[in-house]
Amino acid sequence: MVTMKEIARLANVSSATVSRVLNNSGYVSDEVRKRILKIIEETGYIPSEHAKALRTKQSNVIGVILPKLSTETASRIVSGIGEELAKHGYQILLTNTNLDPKKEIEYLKLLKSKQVDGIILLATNRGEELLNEIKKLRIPFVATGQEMEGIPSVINKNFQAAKDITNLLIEKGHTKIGFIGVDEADYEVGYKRKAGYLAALENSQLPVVDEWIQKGDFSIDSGYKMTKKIFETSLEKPTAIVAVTDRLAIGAMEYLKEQYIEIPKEVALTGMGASDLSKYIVPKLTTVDLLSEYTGAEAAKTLLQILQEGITSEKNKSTID
Amino acid sequence: MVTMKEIARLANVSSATVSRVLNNSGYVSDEVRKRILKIIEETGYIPSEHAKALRTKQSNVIGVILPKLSTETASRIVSGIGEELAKHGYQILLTNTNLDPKKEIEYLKLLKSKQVDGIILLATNRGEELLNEIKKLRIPFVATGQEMEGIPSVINKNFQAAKDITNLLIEKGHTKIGFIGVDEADYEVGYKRKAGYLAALENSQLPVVDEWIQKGDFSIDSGYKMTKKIFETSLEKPTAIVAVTDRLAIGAMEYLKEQYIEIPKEVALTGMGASDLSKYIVPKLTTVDLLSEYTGAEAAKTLLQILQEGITSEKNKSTID
DNA sequence: CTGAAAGCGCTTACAG
DNA sequence: CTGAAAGCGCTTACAG
Repeated sequence: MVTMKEIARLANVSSATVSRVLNNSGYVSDEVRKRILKIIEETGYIPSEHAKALRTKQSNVIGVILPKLSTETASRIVSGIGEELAKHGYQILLTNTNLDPKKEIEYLKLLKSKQVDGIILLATNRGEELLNEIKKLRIPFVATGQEMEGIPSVINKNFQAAKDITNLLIEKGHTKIGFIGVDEADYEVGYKRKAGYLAALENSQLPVVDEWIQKGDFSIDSGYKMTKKIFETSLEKPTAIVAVTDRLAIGAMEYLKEQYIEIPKEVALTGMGASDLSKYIVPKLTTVDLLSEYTGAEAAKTLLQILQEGITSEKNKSTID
Repeated sequence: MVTMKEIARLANVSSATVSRVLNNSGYVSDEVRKRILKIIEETGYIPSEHAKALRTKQSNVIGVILPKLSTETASRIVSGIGEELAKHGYQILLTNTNLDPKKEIEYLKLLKSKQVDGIILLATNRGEELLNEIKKLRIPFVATGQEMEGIPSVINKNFQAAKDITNLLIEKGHTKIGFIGVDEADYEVGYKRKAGYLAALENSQLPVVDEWIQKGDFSIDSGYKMTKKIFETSLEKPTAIVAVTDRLAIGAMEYLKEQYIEIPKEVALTGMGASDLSKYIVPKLTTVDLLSEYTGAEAAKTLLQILQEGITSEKNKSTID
């Protein structure tokens, strides 16, 4: 591999000078600059980022930890992160836990060892251990998906979105509204969205019926099963169902169709996430756009700002010293 | 930041010894090993990958270049790549061109400078310039999405899949079959799938009617428009449409529904890709599973093998020397 | 079993 | 305007 030293030799200068033209730092005479540039061009020399990072402590890489890539929400968030970061010359080092919480911590350490400049975690839980590890790491950090104590987090308005969509059903005259949620360990999706649903019911003094409230995982299939459970076990049936994700809602839709229950005439149905699926399915699914790309971009912006401040305060510090 | 030197000092050994316990290489007495491990634990020391990579020329990072993340195919391929690589201790450095071909070359260089151990390109074209750059790079390389000359490529059976699905329509008695493709610069999706469609027609001695053959981009909207074009401009209408992607087919479906043309009774419709969309849309879309995760995993495996062979041949070389 | 030393490929004060 | 030299944090022959 051709190195800076080699370029220097060919150009009859020191590597310091080569470094200067590469980074546009310090003075280099035009003649020398041109000579060096020409040789770089000819040799196809590409500087080593590892050597650079080792010296400068900056890698221009941001680590991203996510629970699963093959969901629309995740890929849209990552897409939003990537686009924003690319604008500022950063790349993504991607790690995927495939929903294994142990891997979150493992990847945290891995990313640290790769000396990423910062980490964005697409969190699904807010475990104590995870929190401690993050704090121990001392790396610029942003969480998204979950609000994490003492850690910059960018999250959706989950409470409000769930409340809004439930209110929408109430405005349409529904008084018997069921709910399909997920585990409340997922604070944002499990707890906050349920809280939004409950708040809407309470505001309108509607009854909360336990049999109408079920908990699935994130799969379409569990949407189906939970809906089945609601309709098979409850004496009085709800006339509307709030599902906390589009996938759950689509599962619910499957069940209702199978039972020849007309949507939305007999039972209305809402999802959350504004997935492509929701737009092209028939009947169209009522849903809230959670703006995942936007969330991703916001997370990236937040991190970039932290990075920026870090540099500034470093500078200040060294000035004060 | 705590460094190896610091650990060595605290443990009263040299950094060589610390390195040995970290890498399980060479002999270290049990007592010393334990002492060092304890100090590493206490200090939360994490070795610097940059320094390591600088010495060993190995980063355990694979660069991935893709045209767009927010399509189901892309995210499934990346997911497949990631899973396979993670098994072998590699991570993904992700770059997204957002369909800008200039960025493909830019990112190629970027990834080289980051000293990734290999690159997987999700190609959308087979441009001369791109090919040259790849060859100049001298990095283990695998292309997917397109068959690239002289470069290891893993691709779907696009010709066969398109032929099969067209034959399916023919078997059902259709003789007037339209086609919605994409630009043939995309050799695999644009050219090969069209070739498969044409081959099926030819085998059954069915007519190729130019007005029934349209070219869109990858958007749902263009599926709509091209279908509209086919039905508005042709005198005789086709009774079936082969679309080269599910999204195009869904666009076609939109148009047909709008015109109250019954699917599949009046006009049959097929897509390709077996997207989630295709399963939950009504009527269900006939489609071929192109097994994107599998393709991604295959690409990763191919690259890992090249890496493996590289190491082996290096070894052989040094043995021969 | 362990250490001293060289070197990976850069950057950056310092000196001139 | 340019170079010599130190140093970033590791690994690895070599010597003992």
